[in-house]
Amino acid sequence: MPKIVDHDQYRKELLNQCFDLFAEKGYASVTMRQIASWLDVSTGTLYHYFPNKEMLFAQFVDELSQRDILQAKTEMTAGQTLSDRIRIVFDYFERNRDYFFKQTLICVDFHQQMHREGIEISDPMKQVGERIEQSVEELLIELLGFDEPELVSFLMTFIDGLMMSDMYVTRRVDFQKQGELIIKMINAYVEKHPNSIAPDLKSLT
Amino acid sequence: MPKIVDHDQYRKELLNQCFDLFAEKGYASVTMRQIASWLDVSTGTLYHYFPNKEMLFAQFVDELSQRDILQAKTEMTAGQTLSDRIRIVFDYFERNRDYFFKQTLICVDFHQQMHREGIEISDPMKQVGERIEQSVEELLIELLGFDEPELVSFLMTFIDGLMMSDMYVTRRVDFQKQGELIIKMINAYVEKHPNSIAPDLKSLT
Amino acid sequence: MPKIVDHDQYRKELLNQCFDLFAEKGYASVTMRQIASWLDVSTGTLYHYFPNKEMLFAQFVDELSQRDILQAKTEMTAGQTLSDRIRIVFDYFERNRDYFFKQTLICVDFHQQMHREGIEISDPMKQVGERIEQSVEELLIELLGFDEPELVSFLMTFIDGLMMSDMYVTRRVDFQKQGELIIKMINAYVEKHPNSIAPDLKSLT
Amino acid sequence: MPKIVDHDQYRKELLNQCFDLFAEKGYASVTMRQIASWLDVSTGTLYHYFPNKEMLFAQFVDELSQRDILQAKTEMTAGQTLSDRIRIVFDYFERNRDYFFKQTLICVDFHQQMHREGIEISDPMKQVGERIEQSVEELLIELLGFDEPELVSFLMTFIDGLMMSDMYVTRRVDFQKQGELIIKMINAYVEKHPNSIAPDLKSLT
DNA sequence: TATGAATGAGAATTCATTCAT
DNA sequence: TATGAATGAATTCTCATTCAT
Repeated sequence: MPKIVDHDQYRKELLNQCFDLFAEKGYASVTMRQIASWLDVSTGTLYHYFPNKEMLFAQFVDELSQRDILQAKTEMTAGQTLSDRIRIVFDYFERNRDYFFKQTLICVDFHQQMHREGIEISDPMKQVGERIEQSVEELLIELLGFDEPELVSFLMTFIDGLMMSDMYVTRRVDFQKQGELIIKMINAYVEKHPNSIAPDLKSLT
Repeated sequence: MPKIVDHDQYRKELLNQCFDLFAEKGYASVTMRQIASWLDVSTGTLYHYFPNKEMLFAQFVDELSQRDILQAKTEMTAGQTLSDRIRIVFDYFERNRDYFFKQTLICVDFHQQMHREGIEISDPMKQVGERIEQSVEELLIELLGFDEPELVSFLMTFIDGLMMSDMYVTRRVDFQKQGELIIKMINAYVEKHPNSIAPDLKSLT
Repeated sequence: MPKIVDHDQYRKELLNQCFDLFAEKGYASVTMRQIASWLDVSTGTLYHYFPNKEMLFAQFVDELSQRDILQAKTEMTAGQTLSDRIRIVFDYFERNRDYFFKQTLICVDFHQQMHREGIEISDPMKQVGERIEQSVEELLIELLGFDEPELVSFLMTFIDGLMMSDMYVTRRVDFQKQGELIIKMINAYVEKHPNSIAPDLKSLT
Repeated sequence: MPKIVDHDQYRKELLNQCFDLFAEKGYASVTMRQIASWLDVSTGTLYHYFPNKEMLFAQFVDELSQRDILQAKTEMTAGQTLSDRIRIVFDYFERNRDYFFKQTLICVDFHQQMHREGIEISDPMKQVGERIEQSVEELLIELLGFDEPELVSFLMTFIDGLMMSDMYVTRRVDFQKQGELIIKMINAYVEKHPNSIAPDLKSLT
């Protein structure tokens, strides 16, 4: 085992490897021993890098969200028209469909963990949660290039729905088709209601 | 404590009371003792009605889904126009927003439980999962009164997204407004693309 | 289920049916529920006839030993010569080989139960144990027709060994052959040491 | 508590200390807590060394049998004449009378554990059982110095009977006297039936 | 820094026993 | 007399965490 000089660097590497494990089993069902064995280290080492299981998970989610935002920013570049922009967003989620489904499971887990009764949510955890929410929204707005709250909310909600869709085994949502449908719907909507639309949005269509 | 006459009836009563507990803590984090104490019975009694924790949860989800379908069928009656019908659906979810959010958390938990590696999913559990998927879709089609797959998929996905929306603390999705927006979007879309629409849908607009 | 009028009669019938169950699982490993279900009665009924598990077992062993002695007395009749007599005894154990093996397992269990530390052996249980020991010895002496302690002890010990022999899967002791061997050995011994033999034994050879 | 260096070594040490506990209470009646406290370790430590109670017991019996064979081989040395050899064997069992009685109780327990219905006997357990049987027989043949099956079977069965004898409280078998009796019997038998005896046996008398 | 042995509180589950019907 | 629902202490086993090396 190569000695990692940079403590913090190694900590993050460990966290990054936890993704599939947490996604598949869920926080509460994974034991520290399983994590350690998955990472090919001893439990002692785990406790050397993380004070306890809860903080490990919190740091994991934190790290995860930071990476995600960064990744999304670099991979998605704004398109010219509204259609392009929506298409880019849907493409991105389609390409990383598996990843985002797992990420959703993790988020739900994190949410439950944070809200389980009788336990005071530690400030760091709360902040993690809020930071994620904020930055995802900001990113979407930036990508779409307009700030029409209703419409942004609509798209975000729909994307949340998409990320959940792989929970259903018998159904299979086609991200591409859904994207095209939504593009058509929004275009038709914008055409029909030109006055209820913000200027920045109108300029895109 | 009165002696219970109908074993199966009492079993279901117990299951029905578990909803909030499972929603708030999650399957893995709830202990059998907590469940027992929440239900005001002894752990022994719990094991008198359920062979183990896993089956208790499976039966709980099963019972839950059956009740949900039934409830939805009785509460939602089809409206005249498409707008009415969509409005009815969104109203229903808005009214039971809290309930459905919790239900979503439970479903995610169930999904993870069913897919945790190394464990063969018992047939009963699989069936429960599939039954839920099927009936929700059927119900929606029935309510909307048309079977345009893309559009049904769109609405289901969006509703899934809505049910997730309460996970975000800082945002607050307004179901009503989103419903009205979607109605307008669909109407605009149907008007603009009359030829790509199934007859049963067209007759509704 | 026919109502058994005679409480005590029914109690004994229940006990008699327990033989295989106790032999196979052992006292400590059998649960009251298993006993009840084996007997096709409810646990409640079990507790109607026996104050607790321990007493059920004690009564079972008691009943067992009484039946055994009775059975042995009726089935074995003294032969003419010593050879005949030994042959009769070995025949009897051979015929009921399976039964006596199980009975031995039960006796060992009973012994351990009685001697487990920290528990005062109840007088009834002690008496049961002693009664068995006494009567088996008396029976053997009666059957053999002589009271040469060393030789009786030798035969009893050997029979104990025979009863244990089915514990070994790979070996297979042939009771008949062993009987004939012992007959020859005793005869040779008696011939060679005529003076060290009690008169009643000598008269049999 | 010092950190244990040799995992396997310590495991065996733990097993060796279990003898009296298992002998006195029996497998099913001993709890893991009792074992742990008897060994002065925590239950957690117990489960660190053994996967479960059943395997602990299987490993215990395995270890026990290995030690026994080894011990017997070093303590018993073959004598000159047949009488000597038999005497040595009886002496050995007399000296360790207590030990072998307990060992017998354990073997019965093990047998019952292995044959309790509905449970597939794990291969390791089966092997343990067979190994014991084999090696005891081999040892005896080696010690006696002849391989006359009937006679070996006779002696083994008798020894089994001796080991059971301490189960009887009121009786008291004298190993020495029984040994002398058997020596005389065998000698008389060999003298009288010189032709039915294997050469290797004859050469010993 | 890394290990894994050790801990003991707590989890799931079992079981003798009681008791209302 | 017979039932089986109900109990809760006890059992097997797990797991986050600590700590000597």
